[in-house]
Amino acid sequence: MCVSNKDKKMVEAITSREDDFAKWYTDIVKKADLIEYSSVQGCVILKPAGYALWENIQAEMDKRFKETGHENIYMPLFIPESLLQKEKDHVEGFAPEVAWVTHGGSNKLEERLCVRPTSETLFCELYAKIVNSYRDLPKLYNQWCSVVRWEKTTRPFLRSREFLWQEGHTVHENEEDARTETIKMLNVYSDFCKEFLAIPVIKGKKTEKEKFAGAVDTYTIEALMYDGKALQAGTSHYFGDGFARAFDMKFTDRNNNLQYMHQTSWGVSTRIIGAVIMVHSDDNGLVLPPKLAPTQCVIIPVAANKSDAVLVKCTEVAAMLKNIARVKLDDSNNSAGWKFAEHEMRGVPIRIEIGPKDIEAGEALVTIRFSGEKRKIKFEDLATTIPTLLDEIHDAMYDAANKRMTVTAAKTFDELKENANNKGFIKAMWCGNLECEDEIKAVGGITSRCIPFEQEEISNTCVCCSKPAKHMVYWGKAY
RNA sequence: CGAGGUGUAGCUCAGUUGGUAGAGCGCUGCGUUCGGGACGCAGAGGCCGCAAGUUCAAGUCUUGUCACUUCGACCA
Repeated sequence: MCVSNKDKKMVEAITSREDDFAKWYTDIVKKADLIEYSSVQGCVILKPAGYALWENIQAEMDKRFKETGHENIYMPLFIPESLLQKEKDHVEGFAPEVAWVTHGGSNKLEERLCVRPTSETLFCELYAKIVNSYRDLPKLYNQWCSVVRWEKTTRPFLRSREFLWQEGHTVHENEEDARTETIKMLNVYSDFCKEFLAIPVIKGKKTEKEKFAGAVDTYTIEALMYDGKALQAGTSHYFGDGFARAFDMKFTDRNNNLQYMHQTSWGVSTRIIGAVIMVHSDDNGLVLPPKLAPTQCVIIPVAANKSDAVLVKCTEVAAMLKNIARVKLDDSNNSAGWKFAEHEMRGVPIRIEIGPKDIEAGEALVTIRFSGEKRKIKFEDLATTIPTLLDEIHDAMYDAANKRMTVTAAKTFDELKENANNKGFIKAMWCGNLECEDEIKAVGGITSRCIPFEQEEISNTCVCCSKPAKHMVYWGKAY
């Protein structure tokens, strides 16, 4: 077919989500103006639209951390090699992806410095120094920072060599307190996903194979992306006293005995922005959950050239909504149609159109990004309707994501294989042996996502080896 | 780190048998437009990834190198 320039769309549409999910994802990331690639592989520039998402996530999570008694601190970027070496599992886990500083200016360093891939070791060193007595415990510290992991293949938000995150590190008097903290923070994460990002998650424990290097237990929240693949959205670890023994973190307990501290760590990264995109967005671009959206309502003047009243009314409405929602008036010189498409691409939850006809009728045309639904709302009702509408959108987005989160039960290995390429989680019984986990990965291409807190007994034998089952596990393809 | 692919304007790309650089979008200016990605006119913009080589002549051929990218293995 011959297409003349006149027939061509002015701006290329993004790749369809169904045609090529990976390309759709990068299209969204670029065209919603979230990032720019930099000249270093795997390091992206977070542009205002992208960084604003992180700022909102950070503000809300930080509030929740403070409410649960945590304090922020900041650790150095560099870790001496000798310090990193102290905990064996930890070094082995991170060694392949550590970036090293070997020179200061033109002088070679006596000891090379690692650019932090995570800060456990620094926190351990600190806690060993500052905690002497049970009276000093617990210490509930968190830091917001970036870390570096030299990944081989990279994707914006999902896997980059430098990424922003928060890492909480706490020390406690005993195992019970530390375990309570571990689960408490996992719940902070899952509540945050549900209440702020409108993302449903599965809470559970990682298997030995999948757990964090140096942890006794790793807990996770797993979210399901639109393409049916799982993404770990946050983790919380119970360390026991393993690091404490390696770093000599002792304190005097209530009975005047020296004890090792019990420790936790937990983290969420900018990766969660990738989850927001892959859970909610569509072929018209980004769809942002209202609480996260930097702009919640965009006001678009229509046919402003025909009547001066249009801009006047738009300004008036913007002023009226200013303290109710994050509102933006787009009075740029672009056509109305261009603006509609642009703000849809950027994921703004609510669009308010105001033109001469609307002014005459005394109402604005309100369009919901998530559903495409249009409503006429009287100007005087906007202030009361918009907040309710934002809440409605949040709930509808959560419900829609929740409906997509399918879980298929597999009783036999054949059932597991048949479902391996389908969307969603597969739940199946497992004996607890690594061999079976490896076998399932090798044959089905799926990995264990977690051992959910909410257990069911699908059958009493392992789906792989038919020996007695220990747990019900959620399996799936993962990012 | 293994296998493919691609490097030309800000972006997406075209560039024939080697002959000295093009289009659309975007950008700047002026004017007309504006209820689903408007249009006219005028303009600015290039170390053809980088380095060697072949040739009278290289965006084009050869070799090397670097970067990006897709799929695997590894990972928040």
